[in-house]
Amino acid sequence: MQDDGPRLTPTSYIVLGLLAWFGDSTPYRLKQVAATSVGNFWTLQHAQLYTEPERLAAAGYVTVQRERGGRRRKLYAITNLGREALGHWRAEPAGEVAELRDQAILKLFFGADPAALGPPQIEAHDAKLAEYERIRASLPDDVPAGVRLALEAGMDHERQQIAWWKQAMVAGDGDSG
Amino acid sequence: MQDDGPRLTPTSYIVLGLLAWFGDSTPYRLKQVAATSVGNFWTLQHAQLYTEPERLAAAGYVTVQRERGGRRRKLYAITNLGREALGHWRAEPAGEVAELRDQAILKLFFGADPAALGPPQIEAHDAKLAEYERIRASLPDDVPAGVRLALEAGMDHERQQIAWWKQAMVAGDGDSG
DNA sequence: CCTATCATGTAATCCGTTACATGATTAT
DNA sequence: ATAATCATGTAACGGATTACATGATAGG
Repeated sequence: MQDDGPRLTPTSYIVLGLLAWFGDSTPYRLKQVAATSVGNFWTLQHAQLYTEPERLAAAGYVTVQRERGGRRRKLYAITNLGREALGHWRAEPAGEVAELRDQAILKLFFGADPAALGPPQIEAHDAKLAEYERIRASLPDDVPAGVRLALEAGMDHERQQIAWWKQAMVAGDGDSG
Repeated sequence: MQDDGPRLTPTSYIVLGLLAWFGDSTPYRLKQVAATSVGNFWTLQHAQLYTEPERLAAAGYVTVQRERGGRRRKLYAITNLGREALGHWRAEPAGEVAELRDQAILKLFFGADPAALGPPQIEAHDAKLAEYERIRASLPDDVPAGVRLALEAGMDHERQQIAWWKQAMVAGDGDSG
């Protein structure tokens, strides 16, 4: 029954989840696997992948082991406590729904011109969608179902954004109807 | 050409935007107008509406004036510099597209069961959509176009989320075809 | 009058970002 | 060998969240 320490954030669960999934890892490896997986819809600063495991270690959710020779780099491993925490988080319903927090919408809200804002938005969402499509095409068959689902959620979202911006651009000028 | 001071964040522009729109305000008033407008898709902590104007004042984007009598509360007003900054921000295209950063998707990604996660998500998104619909019904005719657009962006997003989760729930168990 | 809630603000903490710094590997 | 890049980490800073605190107003 040790000190809870600071609370677990989404960042914490990403680290725990990656450690559970890919096994013991150094921060650099975490960075690599994050970049090609969860990083597609939830990016982390590389420094976080060094500091967050340290926080988790202090609270007993992971263990550290430092190499003796050479680079003396740190290898992190998830503990039973960590697995438990991950399991609980995964099983609980997500609290509130995520907010949009889209700066482009914020700009619109405060009077930006949709005809000016739209094209770069559409282009960016298109690019993101294309990237998702590439990833999906290269996904091995045995990839966990949730990974594929998350990817498809992203694709669906991008498609919706593209459609919405296209519609918003034309709705702004004519207003016929 | 004075000191730039700290950089302007979305929070800064929300404060500037509200001051430009609703005129000189106390933090509490900002809190109120934020809650019923931009707060629907970008919430702020109430403390931010006390500290952020202070930061902006230090950099010359707003001015403060303290009441002489009674509560001695602070009244903030946007300056020309502030209006200029707001105008530039509004005119520039938004940088990167906003990330999903949806904890529910994160849970899916790490193996949560969509059949368990789905219903509360759908319920929450339904509630949010209903709220948006109520707001839109009560919107005065002369409301700025961007406000209505932002609201509709939110509604469209909620509808997409609802549809996606419904589909994700059934796709998980049968997998027929 | 007392209590609850509204209004107003400051302080402490924590996390995320940015910047700095340096030890290994690889390429030329 | 030297330069460039990869790998690894720490430190400083700033902004957001949380907690604290108190003065006004309204309701009982």
